[in-house]
Amino acid sequence: MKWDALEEEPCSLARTIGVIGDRWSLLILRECFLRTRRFEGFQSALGITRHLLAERLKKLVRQGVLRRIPYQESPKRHEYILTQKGLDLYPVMMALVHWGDTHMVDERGRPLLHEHRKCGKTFDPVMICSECGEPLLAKEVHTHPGPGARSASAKLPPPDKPAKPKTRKQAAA
Amino acid sequence: MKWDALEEEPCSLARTIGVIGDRWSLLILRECFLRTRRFEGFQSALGITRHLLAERLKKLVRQGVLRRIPYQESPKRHEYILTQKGLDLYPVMMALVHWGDTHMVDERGRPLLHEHRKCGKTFDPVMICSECGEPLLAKEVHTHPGPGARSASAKLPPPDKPAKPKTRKQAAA
DNA sequence: TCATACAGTTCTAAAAACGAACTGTCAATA
DNA sequence: TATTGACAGTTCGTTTTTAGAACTGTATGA
Repeated sequence: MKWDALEEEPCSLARTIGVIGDRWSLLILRECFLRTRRFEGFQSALGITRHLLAERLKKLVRQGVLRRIPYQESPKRHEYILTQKGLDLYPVMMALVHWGDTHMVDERGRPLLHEHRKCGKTFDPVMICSECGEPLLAKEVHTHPGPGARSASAKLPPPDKPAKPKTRKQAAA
Repeated sequence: MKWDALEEEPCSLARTIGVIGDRWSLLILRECFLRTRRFEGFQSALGITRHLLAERLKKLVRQGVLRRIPYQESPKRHEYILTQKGLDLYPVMMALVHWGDTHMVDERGRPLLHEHRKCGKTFDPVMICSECGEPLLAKEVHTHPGPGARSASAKLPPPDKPAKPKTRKQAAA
């Protein structure tokens, strides 16, 4: 698996990782969702080196996650805003935040709370099935190769049956 | 922002990235959800170097995402299985896969389809509000500092209001 | 004229990842 | 008995990325 060819993998997870799966991209995107739009804003919020920041922004623009829009002539200045493709990463961000809220909080509790304007309540994100509306559990999901499948690999089914202990007599324990 | 102190950031997203935000961890976890449990299995499925694989597995065990369980004595052999903390990453995986399915497919379509056993249908994951059940949109979510907040940073609100063009007269365009 | 804001680029050093070979235990095979 | 292979790593030299700091260039306001 090569990093410059991750997008050609017949796996949507690998392809997504090819776009946002490096050390900085998700943090840059966090800042985007926080309404940061300019180079200096990202740099000072994250402490990323200017060199890397320039590289990552270029990559995210190239991938269509951000759009680079001029906001001033002479000197030419641009700002980076989320495209729809970028906005569609919101569930990814929320899933990551929710996992951190669940498993990585210290004794003081969550760094922040989310309020849903529609209902006015503090909520957690829940992932459901688009067809029946039930919450998704790994064990209840089964996968089949789709039209874009390339081989027997590239699936993400749930973990259920234990690995068979091989033909070794010591396989007890 | 330093990589060895990401877990101390007052941001659940940063903390989560500190655990799974490197080049390989999510791919290793994909294999875990695919029921791969052993060193050689990960190695051959991913093409990761053995050195890095050993490192990453150790880290994931240390973080409580995987558990290392002996399956054979002499020579001692272990397998790596998802803990509940690891299983809880399922929504993260599904969110990433769904984004890839939406934005990174080629003309042949999705590499794989997901079937929900409960309802028997091919589905997409949808993220909803735990309180009112409505699908979550970035624009409808507002954040407040929680008890674990450390400063004015560390939030993940929706992008809505445009950046103000600063006090520069050329700010047209 | 000088300091400052902004958005980068360039350079070197340090850290991480890659690739290939090597270690050690045991089982099955010749 | 010697040999081979499975398995789960470790070691080591090379290449790639990242970090850190300084530098470039336009333009503004003092």
